[in-house]
Amino acid sequence: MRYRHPDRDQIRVDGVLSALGHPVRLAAVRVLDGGGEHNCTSVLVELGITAKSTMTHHWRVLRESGVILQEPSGRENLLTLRRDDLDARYPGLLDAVLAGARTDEADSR
Amino acid sequence: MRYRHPDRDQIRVDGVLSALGHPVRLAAVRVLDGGGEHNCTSVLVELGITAKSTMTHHWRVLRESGVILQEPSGRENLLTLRRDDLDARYPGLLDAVLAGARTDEADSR
DNA sequence: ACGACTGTACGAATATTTACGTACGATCGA
DNA sequence: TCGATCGTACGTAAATATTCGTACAGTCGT
Repeated sequence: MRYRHPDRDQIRVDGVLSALGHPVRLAAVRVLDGGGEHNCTSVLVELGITAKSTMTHHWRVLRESGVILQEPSGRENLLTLRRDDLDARYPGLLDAVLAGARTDEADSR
Repeated sequence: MRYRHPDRDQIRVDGVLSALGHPVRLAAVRVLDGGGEHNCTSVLVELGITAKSTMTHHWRVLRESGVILQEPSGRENLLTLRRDDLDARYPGLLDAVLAGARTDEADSR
C-alpha cells in the first residue's frame, strides 16, 4: 500500500501542533528522531503500546499532518521524520519541540 | 474571580502544543502577541467569534496549558501571553510557532 | 504451498472537544 | 440605584478523537 503524504507547501502548523500535542505521538516522534531504521512494530514495542490498530491511527495522524513519511518496504512500513520539510517550512520548530520534550522528561524524574 | 495558572515548571509541552494546535486558539495567541492590551471581548471581536462562552472555553485551555495569563481587572479580564515563561522553558518554541502561523497565512493568500 | 509476520481496514465503545444558549455574579457609569 | 457591560458557569448537543478487537491483504522464509 502506498500513502498520500501532504506536499511540503500543504503542511499547516496547527495540524503539526495538534499531531505532536499527544503524548503517544510525541513519544513516537522522539523515537524516530533518535535515529536508526524504524517500522511500526519496533516503535510500538519501544513505547509499550498494546494494540497495533491504535498505533495505525496515530501513524495516520502524523502522516497526514506532514510530520512523518511512511514508506512500504516488503512487508514492513519504514517510518521517517520529515525533518527536512519541517525545518524548511517551520525553522526551529521541531528542534524546539524535541528539546521541550526532553525538558519535561527531565523535570518529571 | 481569580484563576489558577500552572507554575512555569508545571507546564508541559504536549499541553502547549495541543492548546496551540487549534485554529481559533492559535489565532487568539497571535492577537495577544501583536501587542497592546486585550480582554476577552476585544479578541473575540477581532477573531469574529460568535459566542462568548465558546471563547471562555478556549481561554481556559490556553490558561491551563500555561500559554496565557488571565488577570481580572475591574469587570474585564486582561489577557497576556506568558512569553517569558514559555521562552524560558521552551526556548524558540513560541517564536517558531508564531512564525509558522505567518508562513501558513502567507501561503493561503 | 504453508505458516509466520507486518500493518491496515473496519466497526464499536468510550472519552474528549467544540460550540452555543441561557442564566448569573461582579463591576462600572450615570 | 439602575441599566449596561464583562466574563464565567452550567447544561446540552454535536462532532471528533482515542482505543481496542477482529478480520484481512500482502510479504517472507522454508
